[in-house]
Amino acid sequence: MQKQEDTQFSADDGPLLFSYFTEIGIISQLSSALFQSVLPDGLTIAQFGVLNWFCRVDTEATPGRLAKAFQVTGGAMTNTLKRLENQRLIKIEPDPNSGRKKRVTITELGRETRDGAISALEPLLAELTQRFDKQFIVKQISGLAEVREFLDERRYR
Amino acid sequence: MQKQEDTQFSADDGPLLFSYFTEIGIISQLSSALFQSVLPDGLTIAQFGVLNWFCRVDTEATPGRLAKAFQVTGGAMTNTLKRLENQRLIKIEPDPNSGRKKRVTITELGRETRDGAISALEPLLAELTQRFDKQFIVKQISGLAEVREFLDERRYR
DNA sequence: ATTAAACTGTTTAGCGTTAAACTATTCAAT
DNA sequence: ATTGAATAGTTTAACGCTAAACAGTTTAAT
Repeated sequence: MQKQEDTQFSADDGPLLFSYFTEIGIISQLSSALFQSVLPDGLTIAQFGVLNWFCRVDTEATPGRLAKAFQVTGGAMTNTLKRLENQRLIKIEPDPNSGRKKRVTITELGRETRDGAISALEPLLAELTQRFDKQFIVKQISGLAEVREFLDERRYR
Repeated sequence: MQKQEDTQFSADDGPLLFSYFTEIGIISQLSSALFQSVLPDGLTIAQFGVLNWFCRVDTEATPGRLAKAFQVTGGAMTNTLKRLENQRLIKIEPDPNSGRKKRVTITELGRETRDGAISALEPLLAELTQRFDKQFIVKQISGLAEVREFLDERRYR
């Protein structure tokens, strides 16, 4: 009876949900700042993410595919790719098979930069791994994924 | 023995932690977009947060206190307050007791705008409350808080 | 073959954020 | 009383992101 009440909607649940998303927002910000502070100069998290993708998922991609993979708009990806290209970390060429698509690949320098970034991140990752139990993280991720999926579906409706 | 191994550091935990923070980042972004889409035109989440603070925590504050409360830099808060002031939702006056401090208060229009925003958010909050068990959220928050506290302490060191 | 619709990617304007440089004021120690 | 350090707030440059408008290319339907 008490349990039932506790899990039902009340006008006071707004603050609880606010706390939840506030906590999420703060962690997002703090973790970004922390990772950023460790990454090599000039390489942002967004940029590192793309480089890392090329080393973990596929060796080539279109801007659109990357935008989808990172859940960002095309414009955001155009911006990130341009910065990576300026640093010669990726190469952007027209797709020979389609006049509107483009073909993005990582350069050798990009690969080296990514590896360097991974090394730079290692101590921090080790520290986090030591502080937080693996099961704890796994458990949290599954809960987070549930929320993310809901938000994703709710997105356009 | 297996349990022990599972909870110890391995070189493959980097990706797990990446997943964790990626999930956090995506939720932060999706939830912001969702709340933003529901809020009255011209009122951003950052701005609503400040208005709501005045209705839930205290009726007056300095920019610095607000910056601390929201874990943002002074510059960010200056920016948000300026936009709120332009819309006549808050009032910024010099502090009579100190030449460097300022006194920020919410206006009547600000209060009305906040109430309107709360109403506008209500259906969405109800939807979330219905979809996710209260205990689930509470549990997640406590886990998130743990991570947030670590990141907060780790911040400058 | 034409034409309309869908797609791929870019640009622009606007918001939030940080870090760092800069004013101005207050406090504390001498 | 002076002087030096800490505090409060602002400004600027740079980054990421979105949404919306835009241009070009491809596809499909007539």
